Amino acid sequence: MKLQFYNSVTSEKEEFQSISNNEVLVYGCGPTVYNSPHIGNFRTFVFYDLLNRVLLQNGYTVKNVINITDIDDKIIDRVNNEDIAFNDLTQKYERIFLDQSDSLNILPSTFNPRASEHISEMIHFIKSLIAKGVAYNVDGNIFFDTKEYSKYGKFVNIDDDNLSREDNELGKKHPNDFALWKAWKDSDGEITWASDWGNGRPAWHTECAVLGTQLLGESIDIHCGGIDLKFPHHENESAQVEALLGNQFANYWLHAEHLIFDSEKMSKSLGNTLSVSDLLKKYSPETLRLFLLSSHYRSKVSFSDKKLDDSSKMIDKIDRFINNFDLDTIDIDGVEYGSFHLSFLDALNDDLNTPEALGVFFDFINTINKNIDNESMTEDLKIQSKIFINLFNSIFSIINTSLSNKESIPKNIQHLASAREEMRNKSDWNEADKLRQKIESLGWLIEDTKNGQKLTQKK
RNA sequence: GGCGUCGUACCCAAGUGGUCUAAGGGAUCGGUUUGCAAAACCGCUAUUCGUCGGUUCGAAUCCGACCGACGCCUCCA
Repeated sequence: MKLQFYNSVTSEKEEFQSISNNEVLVYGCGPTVYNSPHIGNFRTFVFYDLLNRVLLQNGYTVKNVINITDIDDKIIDRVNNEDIAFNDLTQKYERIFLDQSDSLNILPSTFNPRASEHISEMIHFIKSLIAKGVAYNVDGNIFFDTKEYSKYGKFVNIDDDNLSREDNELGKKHPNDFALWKAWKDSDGEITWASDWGNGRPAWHTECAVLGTQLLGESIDIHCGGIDLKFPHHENESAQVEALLGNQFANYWLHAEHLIFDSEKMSKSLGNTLSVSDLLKKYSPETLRLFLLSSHYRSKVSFSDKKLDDSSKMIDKIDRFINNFDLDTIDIDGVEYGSFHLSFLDALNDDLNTPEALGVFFDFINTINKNIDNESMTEDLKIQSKIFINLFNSIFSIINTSLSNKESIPKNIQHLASAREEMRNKSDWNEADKLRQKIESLGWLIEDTKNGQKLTQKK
């Protein structure tokens, strides 16, 4: 199956056509660095990673941006009301974001630009919009004039009369007009930059518009973000770029649905968030990642501990399956994909259908386990298994390869195990069972297989 | 008020006109195997896809109404 994505602009699945033959340009809206990201934020970031990996799997190279929003009301609030410097605050949370991305096996982006380091480009961009006649100045605030841009409303049916906006502070001409530049006010303190219109700072929608066009170009392949950014953020972002440049900014707009907690979306403003760092105390990064990938990115997902436990069990099952093989000794050079592999890839190419792909992988595991069970494993099936394990992991990236470290069983456990083996040989089941209990109480599980005892560490 | 999404087994979750008497995971119960376990394997657990109508030779899938949940229109992944 050819690669296709659900495009939020058309609300339909569309076959993916890249602008250039091999390189795909992708922009994803990144975190606002004023506190720790929560698991809902990372649902979107893991979705970016999934997209990235599927593009790579399809033979593309990817140039991608995940920006760091370090100019924002909440950041300004914290800096002016707490004893912390701007750079210390933003770089602390930027670091946490990058570290957690890394621990969830998210591949690094090509660029992670900070908004604050591209102010002059933003000023230049706004000046161009004013010159073009689609932006206007009201007391040092610059607004985009939505009535001057006929295509405004690509993501929603806009009807000014039905807007429930209570305010039109600051003197905007039309309710939908939005800020490109915000004039300095007392509460901004020292966080301000000089511009042709006086001191102030760029507004959010302009930050992303400029970072995207500067680092990737005037026309990009894919733009993604959380569903809440669809309107107004992405509407406003693309309106600016398209009004100025006259071309389509992004060909595909992909939006990830929300993580739900207690029947509401998980969000910082609702205060119902679960931080990734807290969850990592209880669950492995692989478990979190699999949880996030085990439902489709466009469906709402309720958070629950039960689901994380289920994910953890899935990983155990996959690990046990992989333990059947000595992967290093299987040579897969020049071998082609079989039908299972192709079904797996088809599922992913069909708008990143990870649940279906996961189902194919488990189907495969089941098939191979049957062969192992009735002793009809062949070299060919081993090869297919290794290929699938590699393929699966290149997308899901949840297999902990350091697991099969057979040397790391502690000496005392090994002694207890061999003592148990002795008792079993003597058919002293009572004594053997006591030793098994002892081993378990020390954190190790013991299984009797055809090839003798097998020890695994409890999780 | 306007715009939109969703409702599949005990739980989670794919499928969106015929291969669906509905994938996969978890859970339960029964079986094979095992000294006993564990793992693995086999079998059972939705003739049914929120409800009611309609279109069609044929619908979980399309259309309509209704019920329920949620999102956006304001910062938000």
